Amino acid sequence: MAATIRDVARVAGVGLGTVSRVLNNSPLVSAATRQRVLSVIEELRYSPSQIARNFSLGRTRTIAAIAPFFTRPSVVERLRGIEATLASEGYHLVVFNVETVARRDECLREVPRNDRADGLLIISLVPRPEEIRAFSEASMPVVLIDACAGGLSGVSVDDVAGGELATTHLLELGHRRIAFVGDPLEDPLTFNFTSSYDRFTGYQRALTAAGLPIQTEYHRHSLHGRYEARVLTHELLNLPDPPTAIFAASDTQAMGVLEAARDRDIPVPAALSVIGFDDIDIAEHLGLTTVRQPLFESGARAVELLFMLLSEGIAAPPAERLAIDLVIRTTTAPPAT
Amino acid sequence: MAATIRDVARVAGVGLGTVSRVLNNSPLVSAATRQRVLSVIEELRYSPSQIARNFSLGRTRTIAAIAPFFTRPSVVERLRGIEATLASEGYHLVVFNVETVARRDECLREVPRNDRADGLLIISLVPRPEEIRAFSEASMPVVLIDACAGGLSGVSVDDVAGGELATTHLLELGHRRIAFVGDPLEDPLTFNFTSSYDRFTGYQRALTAAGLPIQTEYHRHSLHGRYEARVLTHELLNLPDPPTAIFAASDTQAMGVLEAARDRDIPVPAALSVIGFDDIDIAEHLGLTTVRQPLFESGARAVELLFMLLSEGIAAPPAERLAIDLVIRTTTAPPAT
DNA sequence: TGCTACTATGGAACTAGTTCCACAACCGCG
DNA sequence: CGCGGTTGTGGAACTAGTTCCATAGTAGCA
Repeated sequence: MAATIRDVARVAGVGLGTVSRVLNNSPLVSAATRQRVLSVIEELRYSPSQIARNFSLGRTRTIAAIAPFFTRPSVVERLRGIEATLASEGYHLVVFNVETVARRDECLREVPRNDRADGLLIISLVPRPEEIRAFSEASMPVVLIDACAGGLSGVSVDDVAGGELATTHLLELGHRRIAFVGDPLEDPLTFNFTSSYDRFTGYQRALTAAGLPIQTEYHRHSLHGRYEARVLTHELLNLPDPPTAIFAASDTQAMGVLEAARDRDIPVPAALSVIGFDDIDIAEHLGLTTVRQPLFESGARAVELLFMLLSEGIAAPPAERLAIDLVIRTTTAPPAT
Repeated sequence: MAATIRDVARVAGVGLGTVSRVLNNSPLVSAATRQRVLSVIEELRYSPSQIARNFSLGRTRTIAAIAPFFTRPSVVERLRGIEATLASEGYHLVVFNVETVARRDECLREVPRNDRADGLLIISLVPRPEEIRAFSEASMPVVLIDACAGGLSGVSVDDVAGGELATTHLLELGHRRIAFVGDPLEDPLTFNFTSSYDRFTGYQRALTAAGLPIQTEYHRHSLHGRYEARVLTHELLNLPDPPTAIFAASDTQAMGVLEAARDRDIPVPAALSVIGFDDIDIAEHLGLTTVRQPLFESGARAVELLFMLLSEGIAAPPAERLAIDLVIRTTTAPPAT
């Protein structure tokens, strides 16, 4: 078996507490004693048990992150921001990937309850009121990313403004028949995604502000994914009066829109403008016009907020908004005359 | 403070062991006692401390994964396979992202030593002999993914055969001036990636088998990335006798090749064929011809091997090879006549 | 009825750290 | 020289589970 702190104490001829003090760099050890203890540690190849340490301290230096579909490029980029910031503080990251509603519920119920993490980050999921109550009962600090709920700290962007920004760009180019492709509106009780919904709201606001009617046949919603967006786009292009521009609620969905246009040999942007949301890595390769949101930073900043919550002294930082901006590339242009 | 197992025992008027037995579904508890204990657990809202449990059992039900650049689509897909399989067994996943050599060394040194994980998965990194020795000294079970080293268990594909497969496809289409774009060859002491090197070996073998000379001006190596591959491709296309086909060591690099072709208005595949490796998600969107390797499965299978190692009874499963296959899409065609 | 065997139960010991209290040694100062 | 304060040290108690041994109770059987 591995050596313990007691073995070190015995061999070095000192007390338990002294070894512990050496390990924790307490100044209350004489140089001679410290040296002796260190050499015994070396001799016995002693390495302190992290698990016993965690148990004794009641802290784990670990943060849990619950992420839906962590293969989505936007989620991965947020996780990278999280990991980088945690690692720089010597914290570990436990990832829970959520791809079904059952697992969403399981994670939100179990993760805060077991004390294996000092804090919790939740990406793109909105906890229900009873879940929020359970967080505070278990006194588990929580920070939301890309979501907002019941007074919890969070980092997000103004998706409504983002939707307006995208739609206004299309309007300013001269488009009047502008369609929207996004996630389903009607599952507030399952995953509780909200960003697609908010972007849709912004889209509608921009149209209304421009004095255009809201035409429901231009609104298509389906599960998130390239393939689904492609199907929806074919529906739109089959309309008697097809749109000249499409706002997709995410870059992934915008890729599906581009695929549908390609299926029909419709040139982009000459005959169809396409704008996405997120500015994921491949958006640049595709030349996709999009609304950029700071994904890496959202993860990094959320960790900072969580550390504030962990250091107790500091009051719960409120929900923060990060800046978004329009990135114009080559998939948007004025409509064909 | 939260209730402990002792509180439950006291309130229920039973012994410590009995509560523990109820929690662990031991059959050695009478139905009446079990019922009483369960109701007290409910009453006190008792939830066992995982951290104390881990400490007592000496196991954490956690697996650590060290992944270089975990934002790379191929790595993410492997991680997804890992997470899915771990979650189905109730295990947790701690992710360590490696983006510098210093962090690589730190992770390989520290992660096995601290006993916060029951096992370790290492993606695309080849541990050095002394690191392998440290694993066995710390008796930390390790499974490699996309790598192979010193008798460690692992899951990989035959990258040499993959390189041959890709190159042979180009040869069969009639190409004779075939270039290679990949990672640097000469950093065996830094990250110790090997797959790009092996694919390059396969490429050379296929050329030799076809009786073609190995022309070093057609071999370009640089750091992994779209942008770097784009720069290398411009170098290739500037040659007096530019290649008619390019084999990129990964799909990400193939994207850079495509960008360079687009920069120069060179039509793909009419004037330049491009083949990648991995078959990441967007390869389909891009219509990229590529060599598919089972990424998700590599993660899932590695977890299975790790579980075998953990169950002690089973001998170390040897390094396994997964199947690869050629996916022909629209970036390869016979050369222009 | 008495012996055996098995079930159900209680609780001490154990896991490997940290923390804190008690105490000794030593120093400086009045 | 004595006293208060500081420094260095030892080790019991604590964290919250699991495990295992001892033992009481009881059923089965000769």
